Amino acid sequence: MRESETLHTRERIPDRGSGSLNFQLKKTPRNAEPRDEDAWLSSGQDLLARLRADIVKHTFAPETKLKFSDLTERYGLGIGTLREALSQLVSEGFVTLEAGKGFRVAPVSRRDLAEVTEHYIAFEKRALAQSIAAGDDEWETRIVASFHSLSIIEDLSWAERMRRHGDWVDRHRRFHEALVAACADRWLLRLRSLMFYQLERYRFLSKMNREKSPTRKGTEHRAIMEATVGRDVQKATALLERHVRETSESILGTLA
Amino acid sequence: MRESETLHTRERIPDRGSGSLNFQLKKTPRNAEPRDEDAWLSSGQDLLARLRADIVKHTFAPETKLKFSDLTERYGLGIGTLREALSQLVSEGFVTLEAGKGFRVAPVSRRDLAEVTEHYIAFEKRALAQSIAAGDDEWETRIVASFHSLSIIEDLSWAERMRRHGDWVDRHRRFHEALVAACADRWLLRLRSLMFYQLERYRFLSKMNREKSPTRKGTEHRAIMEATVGRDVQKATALLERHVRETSESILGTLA
DNA sequence: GTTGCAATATCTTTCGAAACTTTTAGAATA
DNA sequence: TATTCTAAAAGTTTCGAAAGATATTGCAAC
Repeated sequence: MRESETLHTRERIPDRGSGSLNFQLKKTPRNAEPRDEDAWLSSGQDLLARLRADIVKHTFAPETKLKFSDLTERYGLGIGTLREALSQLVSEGFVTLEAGKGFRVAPVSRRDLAEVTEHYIAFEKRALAQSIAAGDDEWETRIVASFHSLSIIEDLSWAERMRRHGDWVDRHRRFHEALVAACADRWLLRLRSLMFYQLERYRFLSKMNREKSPTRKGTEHRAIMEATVGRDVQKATALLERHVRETSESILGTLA
Repeated sequence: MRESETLHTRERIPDRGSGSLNFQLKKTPRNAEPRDEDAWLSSGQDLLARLRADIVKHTFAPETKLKFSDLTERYGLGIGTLREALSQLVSEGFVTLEAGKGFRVAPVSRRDLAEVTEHYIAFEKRALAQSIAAGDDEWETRIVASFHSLSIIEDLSWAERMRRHGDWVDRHRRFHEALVAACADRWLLRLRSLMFYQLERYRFLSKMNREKSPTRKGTEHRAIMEATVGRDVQKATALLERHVRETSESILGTLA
């Protein structure tokens, strides 16, 4: 018998204080029903989400070199798995790859923000219009629910809001997703989603540089919500456009 | 000295008759100038292109299971490298991934084609308009050149054209790329490119099912080219839209 | 000093095998 | 025959190490 005992034992580091301790759950515990549409994937799949979140949140600043030695330590996963996730982020535009030089966080720029903003507005307006035309009761209900969930945070004091900013980001995304959820155009939703995540990165950038906070956002979201469930396409899309464009313009100021 | 000689020799299978025999070129031979913008990447990067081409060309039919045992044999590359490329194709929408079940070629459908077509038309029209507004002499020249290169094939007899269909595909893509090359919106070009490749897959589908060939395509390309270099935005975009939409509609027929 | 070259160190890329899952096949039971 | 359980087979996912590049350092020559 060989004495190379620990050759490939595949043991996970118990945790790293990263918050989500979902390691060994593969998918569904073999009995639970197929879980609608979610299809929880392998550990490599939630790595993708974690990496993207860390780039969006500026845990890794733009143009930062993403070294495997650092990443394997941070996420407790192997090189191959890391490469796989980074490759997808290249396709999504969050990461760049240069031959033999490795991966870097994609740069940010005023021009890039301007482009992303306009595309996002165009996509979301169309998706919202289609959604309003096709949405049923369930769609309406989900919008009201996600708005309420979001407003709970937006009604808090500034300090509290900052503390729960991670929650705000999630609920903000869910609210906007709920608005367009009844749109039947799968590619439109996909493209919208792509631009949404790109914008989210810029939103974080502004959150970091902005001490003051005008916070008309809560009111704006309510107005969009009301126009949408009121099936007023013109008003809803116009409000949405102004909402997004004004946000981006305020970010443009901080990018200078 | 150990006698485990062939433990990891990384030897490539000389070829496989796949046409492009670019194996050992890493990048630039260490002296040649940095080669503008191309940035020739690792073997994993042209694998991505090869895989995408094989899906577009229906070498792998829609919904085909992509088994690693087959793929490693076909491309002569390791599992990790394959996974990396497939991951990117998931982001591009060419491949689907299900937990523990592996990769499959993404399905096709009339609905998907309709969506892709409309998005592609919208992107290319805008990119073309911007391109016409900003294009310089070099841009014009490249359009004329790529059109001529394309027309050489389109003027051939049907049998000849079928034989050189691979060339046609490349030249057709280059022609359309040349048209929009002067557009400054990087994201617009990126999104356009995404949709172009998706459409290309459907174009192959029709080429396979269509024995007859109306072949008004050559004339249409010439008209688009002339309107574009003539800086007639209205005419060029209108012709382009009709060109793309009619093609897609004829494909819709074969999809039944 | 600084320029050029070689040696070293650091990092990236690729690979195949081990661990793990799903599917298939077969046997046992009703 | 149909159904359920078990075992083997087939396939996927993850990992670390070897091979290959790039960046850094050290040293000499000018």
